[in-house]
Amino acid sequence: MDFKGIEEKWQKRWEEEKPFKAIDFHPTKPKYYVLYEFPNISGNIHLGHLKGTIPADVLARMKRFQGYNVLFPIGGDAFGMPAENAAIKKGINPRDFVANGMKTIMGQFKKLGLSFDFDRTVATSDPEYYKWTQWIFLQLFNHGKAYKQKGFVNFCPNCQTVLSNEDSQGGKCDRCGGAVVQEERWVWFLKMKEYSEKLLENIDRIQMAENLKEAQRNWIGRSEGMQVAFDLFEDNGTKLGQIEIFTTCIETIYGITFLVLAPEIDLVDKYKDKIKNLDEVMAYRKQTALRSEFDRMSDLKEKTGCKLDGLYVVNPVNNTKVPLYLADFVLAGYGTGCVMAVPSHDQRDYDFAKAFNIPIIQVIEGDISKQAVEKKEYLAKNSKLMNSDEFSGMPVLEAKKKISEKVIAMGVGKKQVNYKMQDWSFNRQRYWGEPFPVVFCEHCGAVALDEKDLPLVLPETDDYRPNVNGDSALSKLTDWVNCKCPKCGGKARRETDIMPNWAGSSWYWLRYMDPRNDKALVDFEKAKYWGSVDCYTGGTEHITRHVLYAFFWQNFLYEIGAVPTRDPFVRKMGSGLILDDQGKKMSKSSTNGVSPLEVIEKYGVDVARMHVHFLGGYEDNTPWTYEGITGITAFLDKVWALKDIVKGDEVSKEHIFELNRLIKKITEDYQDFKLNTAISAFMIFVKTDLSLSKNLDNS
RNA sequence: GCUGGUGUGGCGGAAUGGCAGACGCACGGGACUUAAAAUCCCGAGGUGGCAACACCGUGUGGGUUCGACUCCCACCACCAGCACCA
Repeated sequence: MDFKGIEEKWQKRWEEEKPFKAIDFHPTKPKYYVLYEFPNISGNIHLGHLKGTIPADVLARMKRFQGYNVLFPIGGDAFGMPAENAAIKKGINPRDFVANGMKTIMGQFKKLGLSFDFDRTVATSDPEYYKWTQWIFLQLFNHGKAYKQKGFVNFCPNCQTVLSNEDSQGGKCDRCGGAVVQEERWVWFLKMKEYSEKLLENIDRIQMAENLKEAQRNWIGRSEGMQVAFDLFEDNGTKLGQIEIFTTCIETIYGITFLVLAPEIDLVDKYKDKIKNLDEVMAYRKQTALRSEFDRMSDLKEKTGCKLDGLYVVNPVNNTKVPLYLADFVLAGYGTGCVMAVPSHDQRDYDFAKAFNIPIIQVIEGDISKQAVEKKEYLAKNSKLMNSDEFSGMPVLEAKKKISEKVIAMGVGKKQVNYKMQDWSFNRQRYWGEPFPVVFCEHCGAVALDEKDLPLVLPETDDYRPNVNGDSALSKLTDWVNCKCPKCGGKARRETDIMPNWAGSSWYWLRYMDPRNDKALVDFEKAKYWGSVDCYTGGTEHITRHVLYAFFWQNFLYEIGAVPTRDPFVRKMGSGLILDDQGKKMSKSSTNGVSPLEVIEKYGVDVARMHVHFLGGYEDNTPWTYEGITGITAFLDKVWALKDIVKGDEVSKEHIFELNRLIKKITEDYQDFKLNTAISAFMIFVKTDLSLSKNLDNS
């Protein structure tokens, strides 16, 4: 079979006739929106794209046959490290790098026979696109959802940039894999935490694999408990104020023997003159700030800390004096940054109490001689309380409720929900990204640019390296940095950091609905017509972060009336990986790294497309192998041969029956992304069809 | 440690309460060929048997059911995500 001739013929026709063009406001056909996660513009396509794009393409093609007006767009995630690294290492202008990269990748996607509507292509680094990324930031700023604050943040010394929690999971830089340290810097934050409940609702509504949903819920980390205020005293008995703690185990409140505060807590600064061992305290603070998150994690069992001499609090339920400690196992960013320590029923507190010789009071039955009896155990057994005044002898489930009521009635506690997720740290000290549309004026402070001044174009330079002090390359361009305040006309400086790579990808599905609009990020009526993405496909690598950011921005845009829907996606499919012969993710550095282009060259694109998906299900990781590819080739040869065997007037009832059986099967399988069983159904059909045709010949 | 998932021939994998192993690869036998490749036909989970057939068989152990890869309980292994979150 002359697959090259066939591919050329059809790809040329698709180029000329544009049969995959999506029509805005189609008068008769219902809409269907299929989205493939746009590729990062770096080099060539890889097998992951072959695995990821094909089922989306198959679905888009089927929906067109079923009479839908299908939007199946593509673009490029073009800001970020690959272009910037090429600029720094090879002196290539990032604009040229991206322009070439877009051309290459789109050309290769065409070779894959993908039925994208290439007329709607966008790249996040085009000013016509990032004008609207900046516009969204402007809205966030003007609605009080963006703020700049000095704080301890994740910093990668290697990449010279601040990282969000999402980008530094496990204490490692998501970009370079190096250790991340805590550094105090000015950081832009987006108020994502505020959206926790809404994001949880988005997660409930979307159709997505359970493990992915669970990963997102864990990331948000909702936790119900109580916030309790403790009166704070100096050693001589003078009341100084209050300290609030957050706990999910109010039932253990009679077992408190100390309080632990995060080392960064501002209380230390406030009562400096009351703390007797200030030198020791400050030294401990310094020590923990220097330790990277990775170090903190590597010695989980080793508890370090430092007593705050000169201060104490009083337990409101039994009026006992409770000492205060600083320890780095308490995180400043979660809850109130202070915890009540009950060593008898929390293993961390237990370890800390042993290390610092603090007494342990047991308040729930069980054996605490070797380790704490934790909540999982005592709740399961509904053990009885002890040493807890009027609650002693009460089963813990009941006591939890009664003690909550008491604390609330005393006016020292309230119910509280906390989230692990923090606000999104939103600036990077790099060059190749969206400039912030904000200036800092000597009189007016942070001032947003006017909408009409967008886009704020990223200035040209040939020096892409960060500044020596860790500021971005933009900070070196003084002509650009120094400007006038749009409010008062006085002297002002531009923000020299850029937005993270995630910015451009947090709203791009909206732009495809109306990619050339220069009046709005998307026309409201068009957004209404295309609605939510019906099926969104792509890798699982960054899925937790990407989808949560997407939910956040779409919620915000919905609330300010910019888009008509709260949910960006109806359904999200996460593609599995193609593994190499070691069972590891296949990458360019793998010894046997295979390019889809060489498979296409040798076997033809249809064989390549089918083979990858005959290997296994869409969401499964599948090891790559050339073994079995001959079966697909042989099958397609048989299909090709059918054109000379089966003629129109030779179709029997049996043929029709088999055909309908096939259509039913593949319609279901395509919806479910089960291309392996769909291909198998085709094979069975062709085999049956051939033998039916032979019977016709014989009769 | 926590959460979610997975576990089926030599291999990739089908089957979600009803004949386990569809489909494909690799393998064995045959046809065509001087020969090979390609193609076509046949075979094939394991054990025993010339054979009909019998027994065993979906990570391990138990249970529910007329019937379990499938549902329930416990355990083991692997994969992924999170991880001192109070």
